[in-house]
Amino acid sequence: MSLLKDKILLVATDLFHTRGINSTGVDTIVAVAGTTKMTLYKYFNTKEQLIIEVLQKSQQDFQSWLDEKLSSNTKKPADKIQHLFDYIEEWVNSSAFIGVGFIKASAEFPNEENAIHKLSSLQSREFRQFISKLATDANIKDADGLALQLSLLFEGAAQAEQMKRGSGAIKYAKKAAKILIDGAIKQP
Amino acid sequence: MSLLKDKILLVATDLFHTRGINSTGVDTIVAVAGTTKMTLYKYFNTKEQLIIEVLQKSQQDFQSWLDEKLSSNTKKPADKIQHLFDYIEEWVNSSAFIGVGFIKASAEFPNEENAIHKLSSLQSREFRQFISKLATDANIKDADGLALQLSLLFEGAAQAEQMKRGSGAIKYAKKAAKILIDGAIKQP
DNA sequence: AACTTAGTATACAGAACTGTATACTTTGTA
DNA sequence: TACAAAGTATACAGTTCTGTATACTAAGTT
Repeated sequence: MSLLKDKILLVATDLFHTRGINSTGVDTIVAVAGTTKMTLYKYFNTKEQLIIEVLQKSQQDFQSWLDEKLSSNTKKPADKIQHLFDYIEEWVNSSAFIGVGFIKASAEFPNEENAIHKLSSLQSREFRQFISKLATDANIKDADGLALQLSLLFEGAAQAEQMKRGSGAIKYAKKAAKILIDGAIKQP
Repeated sequence: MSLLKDKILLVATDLFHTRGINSTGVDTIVAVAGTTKMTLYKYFNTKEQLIIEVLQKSQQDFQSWLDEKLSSNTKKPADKIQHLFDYIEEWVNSSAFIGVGFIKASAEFPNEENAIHKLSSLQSREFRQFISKLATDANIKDADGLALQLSLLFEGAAQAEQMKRGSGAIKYAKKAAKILIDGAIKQP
């Protein structure tokens, strides 16, 4: 993979989050990335394709980071869900945090037939399934139900923290998650 | 207030939600509303002003509907927070539900200096304060904390339901809300 | 030395978008 | 009947946006 392609992806990710996707033109992206439109369109057929790759890379990076944290710091599978929001908090509070791509993308592309909307929807579903697996490993009965609840807290907190940094949203989301997880574990 | 102004506001609200704000041109709005740009710009100085009035009206309508439900169906102030998510569920499941304006607007206008972003941020804060008052009336100690948690569930569920209707998000948000409220009430 | 690959520079076609200017029509009112 | 208010019809100025065409440069490879 070319250095310039990576640079374009990096710059586009940042601009999409700070200015919005539809409000960011390819001219701005290439200017900030220090290249030209010809090069951008060599790597990405359309702006839509660029948006899709930005979303995929963002989610992959987050998921990889989270997997690594969970597998290296928490050995027992049943304990992993207990620490999920610790790592989410760490991620949200890090200076690198700029928001959750699929949340914003689904707001900017609400049409369900749109390829970007479909991808956002898929990523949201996949993340929920990931949490559900953690819940299943912890012997939680209604794993899907708890996963849905935790994903609501996650998405809500990410949105709130990005709307106003230091709002304390993630701290209270973590507390709520603990209550919900403890409650789900005590079920027969 | 003119009938046409109302019609424009109604059409714009719908189009903004179904196609996105930035993706909806004023030409489309006037075409669907059955009028002309001259009339639109007679009532709204700029497109930004139209967006702002759409957001204000949407939030006002929701808040009025909710106030009415709470005051007519639940007499004791201490019980109101118990039924909050019943009405939110009713609202989300109604055919009129098309999403929460300030969530989408803050995603499309992420710049904190932007007037639309500022309004979205204010509306989110005001709704949280409204929940906090219900929590205070119910003699809950950390009313602000609970209000923040419930608002995360609300915003997460509204987002999820609008991403995919019938996802069950609101049903599980309601269950989670009940657990959090009951837990908060039992605090000394 | 000839060739390929990656990238630059620049201009531009074509569409879409916001906002305005101008002239006309309809309708209620003094 | 004269006038004012509300709205229509239409054209267009000016900008911005995506995507492409053309010609050039630089560097490594065979």
